[in-house]
Amino acid sequence: MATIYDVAKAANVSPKTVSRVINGDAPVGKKTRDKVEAAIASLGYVPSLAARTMRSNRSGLVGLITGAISLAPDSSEFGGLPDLIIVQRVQRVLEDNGMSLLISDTGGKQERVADLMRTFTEHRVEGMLYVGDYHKRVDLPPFPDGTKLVLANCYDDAGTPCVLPHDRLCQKMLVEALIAKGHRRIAYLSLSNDIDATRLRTEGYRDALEAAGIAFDPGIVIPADTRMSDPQAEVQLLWDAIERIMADDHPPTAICFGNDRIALRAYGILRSRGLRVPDDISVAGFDNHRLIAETLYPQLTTVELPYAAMGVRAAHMLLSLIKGEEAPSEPQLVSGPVCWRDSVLPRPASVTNINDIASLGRKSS
Amino acid sequence: MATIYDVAKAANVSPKTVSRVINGDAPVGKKTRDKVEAAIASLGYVPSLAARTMRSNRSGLVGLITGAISLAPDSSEFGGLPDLIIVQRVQRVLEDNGMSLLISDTGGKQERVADLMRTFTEHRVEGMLYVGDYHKRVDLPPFPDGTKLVLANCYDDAGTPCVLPHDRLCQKMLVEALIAKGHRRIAYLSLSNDIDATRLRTEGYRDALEAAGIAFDPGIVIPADTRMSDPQAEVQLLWDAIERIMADDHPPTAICFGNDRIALRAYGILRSRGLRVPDDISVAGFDNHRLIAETLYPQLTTVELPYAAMGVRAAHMLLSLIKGEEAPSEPQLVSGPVCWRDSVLPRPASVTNINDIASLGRKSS
DNA sequence: CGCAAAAATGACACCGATGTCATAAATTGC
DNA sequence: GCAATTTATGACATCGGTGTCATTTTTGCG
Repeated sequence: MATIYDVAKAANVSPKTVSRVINGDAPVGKKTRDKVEAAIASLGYVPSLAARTMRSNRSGLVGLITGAISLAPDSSEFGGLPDLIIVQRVQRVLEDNGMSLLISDTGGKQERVADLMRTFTEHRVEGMLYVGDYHKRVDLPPFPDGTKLVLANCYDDAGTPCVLPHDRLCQKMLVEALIAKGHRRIAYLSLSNDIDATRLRTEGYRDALEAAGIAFDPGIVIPADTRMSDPQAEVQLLWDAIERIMADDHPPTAICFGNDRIALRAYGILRSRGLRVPDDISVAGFDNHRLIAETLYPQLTTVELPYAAMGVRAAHMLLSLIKGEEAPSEPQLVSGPVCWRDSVLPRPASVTNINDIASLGRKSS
Repeated sequence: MATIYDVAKAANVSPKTVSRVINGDAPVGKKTRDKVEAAIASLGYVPSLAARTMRSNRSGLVGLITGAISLAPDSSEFGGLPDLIIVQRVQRVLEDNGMSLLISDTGGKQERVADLMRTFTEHRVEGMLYVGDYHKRVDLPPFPDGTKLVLANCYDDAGTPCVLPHDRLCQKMLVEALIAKGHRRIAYLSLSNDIDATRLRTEGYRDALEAAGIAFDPGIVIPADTRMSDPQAEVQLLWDAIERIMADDHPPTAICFGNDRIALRAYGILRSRGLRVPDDISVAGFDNHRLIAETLYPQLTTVELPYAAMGVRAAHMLLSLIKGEEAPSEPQLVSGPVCWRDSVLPRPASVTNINDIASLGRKSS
């Protein structure tokens, strides 16, 4: 690979002059510049960032750690994909700012994080990002002061700067939208109770009810997802939950599901029970996982979990840190829009539960 | 950041001795080694790969370019996600071999590839990978001889080493599996006709029919996907295709869909037509996109598009190239297993089309 | 025309590792 | 007990750029 000395020799100038042509730090005479540029082109010279890094102490690198493809190392996995959207966005923003992105994966083994961070340090990255596969608390290994680190989709106890989805607000907006369409009896089949998102989203659900003066009924708020990977058990759990809320004295006219995947599963279950979506029951998801939401028939109304926006925000935060600016000490909450599609039907205010609909249906037929 | 000189001073030895302790090139006296290690630990010294790179001309970096999130730059996108599985696998393999991965995204703009490759060259990557977002031909910008490059999920006319999914074999295995369960009238609602995968998979479909002595009937082989992003139009197209094959004189007992996403959409459509899956009609997908296949109710029988395996294979090929070994001149075809789930029902040999089933149903009731 | 200021260029050291070679210290053999 | 090895350590140059400062050339202007 040609070096700056080769170019200098070919153009009959000093290496420093070549450097000046490349970086434009100081004026270079036109004839000289032409000679140098010709030499660069003919040798196919590309400067070495390693050498530049040594002098300038700026590597132009940022390291990113994900925990993505975690539990099933030997198969194509779906669990961690959303966080890859964050990765993509981070990459895009960094590239626009002239930085390159190194990525590493823990493969689900938290204890590897320290090694990965060390490798990044060897590469003298100017900053690091840690991306959680879902909204959660993480325990990072100790790292030296002055390490520029931003967490995305996760947070820690040490107050490391982080970007989080605004689960509470997202869920609130979604439920508000349902209420605005006339729904007043809205069930919530949530994710597992032991994750942060469930608590936050349930708060959002209650916020929306409260704002509309609707009483909260814990009887129609049920976790319908475990974090086990057994699809059979998941189906059973969801089936039972649906059974329970539909057997209620006042069955809901709409159901919010913990995420689009559960909503997808519910479509099949509801249909097997003879309930049409959205004619008999309205359905909403969470995530705006477009692969599901746009492909389902009918298309799924949901709220966007703002992975892309989080990626952008996290990248910008890190760039600020690198520039030496102060990081916000509070988690940065990012929310996404409600995505209105076809799985929710407006209800007249008089309809308060599914039995009313059924009777309406009988009258009109 | 501490340097090897700082460590040397702290331990009262020469920098070269520190280097020996770190790399174990040459024997170092026990007492000296202890001193050095203590100094390293207390200073938190981490060697600089940039400096090492300069001497050794080995950066320990590999660059990877994807075209992933291509068409919809401002929203969370689903199109390109599968190729991220390839990226993950590549990363894992490289890391196991002591290399770090730089990633870049074209953002769908093919013309940016040249820039990205240049940036990689500046970082003195030891090799590069280009990952296609689906099986397709690509046009790469010219790059210098000796560039170590492997294509994954795509190929070019220049014969650059590449790893491709064995679409033909995968589809053949899937259809063979259906035939083995007694299906003899199998429709194929494929992807768009203008992509390579469709041609190859159709060949696989015909291979399987031929091996079983079943005549190929072009009347039940219909493209049911465009590459437009309008979900409405996609639904319409699929609806029409299903309409057509079910109106056939001999409606199929099973349908293969071009991918799991289309199968997902078809579940809804089939149900709206009063057809139960799998009781009335068997369904198979393609991709083993587990998010869909395992979540659908009933779970979807499909064949795995071996993204993970392709990632592993591509990474190993690149490592061989870097070691100076010769690359295979033929595309490396990788196939995945049939994933048997609940969407296909065995048929007795006497049942040749859906009308027979319906009559059986009447007799037994 | 002559001199100061500006522009253009080069010499040299340095960033932080490691390869080469030399030298000092410890060990072995007779 | 002394030469011959072997082991342990250090001095120095080098990788490919760039910062600093010096030097040469050009330009501007009275």
